[in-house]
Amino acid sequence: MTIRTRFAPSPTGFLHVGGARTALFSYLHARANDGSFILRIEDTDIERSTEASIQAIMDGMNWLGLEWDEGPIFQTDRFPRYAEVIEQLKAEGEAYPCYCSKERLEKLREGQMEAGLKPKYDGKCRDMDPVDTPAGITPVTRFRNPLEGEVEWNDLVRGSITISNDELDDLVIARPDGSPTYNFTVVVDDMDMGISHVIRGDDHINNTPRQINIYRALDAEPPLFGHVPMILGEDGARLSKRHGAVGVTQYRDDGYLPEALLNYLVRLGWSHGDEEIFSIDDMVRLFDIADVNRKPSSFNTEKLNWLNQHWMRSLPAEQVAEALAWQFELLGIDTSTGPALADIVSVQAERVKTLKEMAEQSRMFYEDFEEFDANAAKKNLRPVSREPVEAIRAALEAIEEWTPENLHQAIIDTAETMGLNMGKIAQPLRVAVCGSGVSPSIDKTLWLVGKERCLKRIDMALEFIAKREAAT
RNA sequence: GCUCCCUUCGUCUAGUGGCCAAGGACGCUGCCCUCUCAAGGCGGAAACACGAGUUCGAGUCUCGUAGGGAGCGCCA
Repeated sequence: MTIRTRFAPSPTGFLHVGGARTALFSYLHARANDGSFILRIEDTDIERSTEASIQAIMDGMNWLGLEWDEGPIFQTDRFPRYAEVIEQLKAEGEAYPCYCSKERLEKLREGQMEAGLKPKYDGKCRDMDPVDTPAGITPVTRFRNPLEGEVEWNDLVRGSITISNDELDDLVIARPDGSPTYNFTVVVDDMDMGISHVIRGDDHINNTPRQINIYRALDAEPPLFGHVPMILGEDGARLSKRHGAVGVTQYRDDGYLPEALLNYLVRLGWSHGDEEIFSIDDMVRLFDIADVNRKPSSFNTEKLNWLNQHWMRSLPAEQVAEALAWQFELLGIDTSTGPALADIVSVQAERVKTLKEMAEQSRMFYEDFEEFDANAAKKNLRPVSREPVEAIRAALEAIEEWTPENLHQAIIDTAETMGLNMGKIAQPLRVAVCGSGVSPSIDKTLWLVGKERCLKRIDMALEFIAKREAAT
């Protein structure tokens, strides 16, 4: 059997993490089984669908590297096909025109709710004699759902699910203008596209039996269904625009690597023993839809942060540097005159959680500063530090080969000569060169800042100390 | 209201009747290391929603209760 899966978003917003994970699972199931992954845009709701959303969704998938083999296929291009199938269903008596007004339906629903019943269409037009056809009303088309029996399927993630046909009613498959509705178009599309496995959010569980009945009416074999649970916000509440439902590209802008987000997302609801770290290749090799959980899970930024750091440290520095360049750009920092970005990555990756943070904390490698951080200066640029700083300045100036090794040696030697421990030299030096008390190891920092800038900043620090001495 | 689905540490999870006085990971936390911040090493606290039943034995099977979620559209 050829495995074919699809991701079928409706273009009414960006690609958020829930959708991204559904797409990922669908993608992995295809890749893990040598199948194809198809992107279909469900844009039959012309009112709400936008071009910008289509672009945003594809941007998100591209950033994550979720490549589709076919598509994007637009439902709006397939209206003639839907019309054809609707005609077929009508001709076979599997669908019928319904003239009921929305008002009548609304009343019906209210009455049923009040009586404690599940609201359902009552089938008024189901067996109407054509001679009774009311004039002047353009009807909708309803699917003739079986009255008896039940629908059962073996869900790929939930196991057997059974729903009785008397829970279902005759759903509308075409509006008065002939435009098709969701539960109908998915079936026609999945059938025509030869989709073998439908992997989607569990909010579709209740739609599945209706769709299976349509497949049967069409004499088509239904695909296999796998309903994956939803992702909740940090607080356990449903993701909504107010609760962290942001587009995945927001994570890119916030300094996350796609490898990290993907790794995080795949572990939300899926596991492989005790393993936590998965590259996309690992996922393709190990993923099995049967190992997906049934329970909804909450998004946890702390763990994403940890994974992001892991991937910043593990991926080739050159690769991470490309993503870092974007962050410097966002901050308006010109990196052309400073150290190579890959070197920044190798010294900073283990001390930050995101690339954004990395760029922010690396500003001093590229730009001079006007003043020292007040607290750091107060503590470290004191009169007592003047001599050590002067000494280290001289030692640094004498260095010809500006390498971390030589710098390290110079600091050790200076400390020893002055009978001080390393911290007494390194910390004032750090504040002098960085402007603040936090940086990578002092030798690497000096190395990256460069000799000229280091000496200039040390002079600035000595001036600062001198002023302080004069003031007392 | 009705139907369907879900329920192991704060969070993500392992667990498919005995290997579980429940393991891993993030986070939190103690100690060590240390030029700052980190990273790292070694420890620690922390969970089977509840109640019945089946069984020699239940986190694992069944039923019920509670709690949560979804659906019940001429939205997708």
